[in-house]
Amino acid sequence: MIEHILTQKIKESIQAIYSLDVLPEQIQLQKTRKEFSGDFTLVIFPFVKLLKSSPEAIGNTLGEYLKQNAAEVSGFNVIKGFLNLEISLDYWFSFFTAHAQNETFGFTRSDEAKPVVVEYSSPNTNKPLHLGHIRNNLLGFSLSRILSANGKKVIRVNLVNDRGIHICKSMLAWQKFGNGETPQSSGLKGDHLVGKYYVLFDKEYKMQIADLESQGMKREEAERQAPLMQEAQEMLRQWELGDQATVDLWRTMNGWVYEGFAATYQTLGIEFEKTYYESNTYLLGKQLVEQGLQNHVFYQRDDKSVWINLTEEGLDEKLLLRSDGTSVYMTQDLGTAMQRYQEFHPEQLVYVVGNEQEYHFQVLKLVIKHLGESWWNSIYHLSYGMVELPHGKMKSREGTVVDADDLMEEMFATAKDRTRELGKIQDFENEEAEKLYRTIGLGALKYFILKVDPKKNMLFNPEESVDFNGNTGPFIQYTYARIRSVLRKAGEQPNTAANGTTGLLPQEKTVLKFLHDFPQVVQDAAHEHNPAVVANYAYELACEFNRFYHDVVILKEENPGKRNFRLQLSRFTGQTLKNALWLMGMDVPERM
RNA sequence: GGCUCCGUAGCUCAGGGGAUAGAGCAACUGCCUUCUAAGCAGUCGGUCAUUGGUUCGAUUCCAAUCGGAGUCGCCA
Repeated sequence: MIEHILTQKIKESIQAIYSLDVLPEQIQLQKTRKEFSGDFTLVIFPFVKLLKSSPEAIGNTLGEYLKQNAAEVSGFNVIKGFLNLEISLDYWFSFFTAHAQNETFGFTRSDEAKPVVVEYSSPNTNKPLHLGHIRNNLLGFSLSRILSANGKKVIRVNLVNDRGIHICKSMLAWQKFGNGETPQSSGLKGDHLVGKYYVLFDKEYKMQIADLESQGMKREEAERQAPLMQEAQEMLRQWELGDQATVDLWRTMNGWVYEGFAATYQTLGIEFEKTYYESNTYLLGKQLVEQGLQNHVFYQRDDKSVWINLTEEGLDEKLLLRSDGTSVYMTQDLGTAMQRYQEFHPEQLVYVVGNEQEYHFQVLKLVIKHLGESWWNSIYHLSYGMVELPHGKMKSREGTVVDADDLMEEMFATAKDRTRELGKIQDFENEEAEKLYRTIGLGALKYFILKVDPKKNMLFNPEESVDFNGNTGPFIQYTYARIRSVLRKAGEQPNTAANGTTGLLPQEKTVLKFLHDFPQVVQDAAHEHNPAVVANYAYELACEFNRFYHDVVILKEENPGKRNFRLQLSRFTGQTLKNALWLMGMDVPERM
């Protein structure tokens, strides 16, 4: 990595010229801004006091010394307090030769013993997936790929929330109003069918509440007393008792939902190594709570509920077990975390979960810490913001959600319309064309969501967000398709990077420098757990390539060495774009 | 009220101690008989919420204030 080499050489130079030892952190090296000439820039200001000289003098002295003594530095200029260093063509060419043919450029492999577990998606089985889940799924999937590109062994897991009162609501509504409707009889996707009854439950329930209120009952009381709620709670009790009919109904309806989810995941291109079901795990954790009680890490109140006191850590007292002895969310998560730790002994346990649960994960980590587990800090909550609609939040009960399946279909339809308008693929077979619409439609959706910093809330405008020009997925895919087109027209290329060129055009050099950055970008994305880092990089690389493509001839270049170099540079860029998009779970088309 | 996150162009978002703060969209103007115009080039658009502080240097770090979101003992 040239930055490290330069930092080291600058350090040595200052030592040699001024007999001063500087820390690597004091050496502020950055990419030279576009409007100046040079490749990397050293900020001189921090040394002015130390070296008791003017910024210009230091810059010139240091620059001259580096030019003489560092093989990588071929030139320099000083502007105000900035020393702009020019890196030798030899360095750029050797980088090019070393990596231009590498199909896994930017990715590192290692045989690390400890895996990383990434939990994401984690849906409820009472309604279909929506836009919020899409952000979760895309982040989790992309992060998994980013981590694996950094040599981690990643285990992607899903924890399905398949039990509880909300599941019983759909079941009850189906039982009462469903007339035996099935996905087959209705033609509805299983998750949508179940979701329909969840909404129906809520509608009927609200009517019952209104009735009771009109009879003079208080709101809260009415919510508890409404017959539907009473029945749902009874159903939950029956489920926990293992009542055959209830469990059978639960199995049937969940089965419908799983079929629906499987279809959605497949369309979205999402996968897991392992799926856990809360119905199997919800009792885990009680034992841990018991253990904590015995060790006096937790305490019990008079009503038998179990608590932990986290006031010393600046948090509150937190409930770990209800007074009736049943487990809460925290109890269960404690259990599943322990289970996962024992199963995989991971170096990190990543949870891709919305930011409304930040407090929950803070507490979870501390509880595990208090239990004396050394791995408490390997829990990492990738917290992401909500997806908002122009008119506010999504509410599944109020029907203001953007359904995942519908959204993807719309993306495919838009991709189809746009592609047809442009009329470039009239020779495509039907199947080929459909595949392209999916690639582009999903590309647009995935890029749109992943380019935003996960921690920020984002706005999704169904009318405007579906763009295919500018800073979008299809723009990057288009750049790739252009590259493939040139390479096809060039025919089979000799696989030598030897190029015989003696210089680099500015456009060529800019592209090459961007390519050089990619491995660092992959590392940064993993370090920050942030796919947006990759998205922004891919966009910039595509921009730079398009400028090169526009300004510089490739196929018609007469000098065979230059022509070959440009072809190789294009191929290299294409491969890097493909790799970057892969990290985001996006495909690339050969033509579009 | 306590805690956490956010506030950058009309809109959606990058940047994150260093040089004149960047993209896309929207509006307007050029460029296809030449490698894909889903492109390229340009015009227009900014008190980086406000006020203090730290620093040679702050949009960036710290504090306060104002706005927005989330969350805070028996929902998951």
